[in-house]
Amino acid sequence: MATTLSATKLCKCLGDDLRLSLVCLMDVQREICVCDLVDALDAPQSTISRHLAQLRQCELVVARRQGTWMHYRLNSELPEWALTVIETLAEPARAQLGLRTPAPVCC
Amino acid sequence: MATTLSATKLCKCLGDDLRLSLVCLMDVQREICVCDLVDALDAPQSTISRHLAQLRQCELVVARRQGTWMHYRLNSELPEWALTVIETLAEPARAQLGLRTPAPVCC
DNA sequence: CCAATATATCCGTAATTCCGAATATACGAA
DNA sequence: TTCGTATATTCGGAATTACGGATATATTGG
Repeated sequence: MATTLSATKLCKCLGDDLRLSLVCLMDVQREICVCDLVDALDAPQSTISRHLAQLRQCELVVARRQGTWMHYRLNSELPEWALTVIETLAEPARAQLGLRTPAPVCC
Repeated sequence: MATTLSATKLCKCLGDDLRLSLVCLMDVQREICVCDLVDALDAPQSTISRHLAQLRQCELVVARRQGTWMHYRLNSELPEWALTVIETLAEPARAQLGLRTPAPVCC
């Protein structure tokens, strides 16, 4: 099921406001849990979770369970080029999406 | 109509095999005309043209008419980050899409 | 003006993607 | 086991996007 990451697939993942926001938030915070993501971007929990699943499936992102919480972070083992793209997009994306760096609220 | 380029929009443009191929081809050749694009990627002309229009609309690409031919090239006045993303993706994309550098056939 | 070539646009249809309420699952505490 | 919290998945419908044949437009040459 884990198909290897292609340039197209990476772009598809990042080509959605919500997913790009998720990725950006994980880029500042090294790790962030779903509840923080849910209230940083206001969107229903199921929507956030669905997009996280998609990011996981493309292996852009990895999850770590800690009790009831799930902590997400960027997959640091992505190919160089993918990390470069994410890093390059992070700043303009934050501006575009109006993301304030969220204080670590929960967990 | 020319809305400014956002990170999301860039990714949407590049998140399609055909459009990514077009961009890659323009990245090697500095300029390339539609007929070359049509026979490099085998897809119906209307499809190529439609995707080119989309790239133009996002200002990823600019066109120059020369008689009956249209020459396309990457818009070199894109924001730094956009050019960096394209540059970074070019190589893995060529591998993924199986693009052989095309000889300048026509025009 | 007419024909030929190159490219663009239209338009109906098919495919894909997105949404969010409802529901399911996983875990910790009591 | 049962409850409560955190997160994931399902599912049907809405919205967006892609396709490509047919057609329109633009340009050059005669």
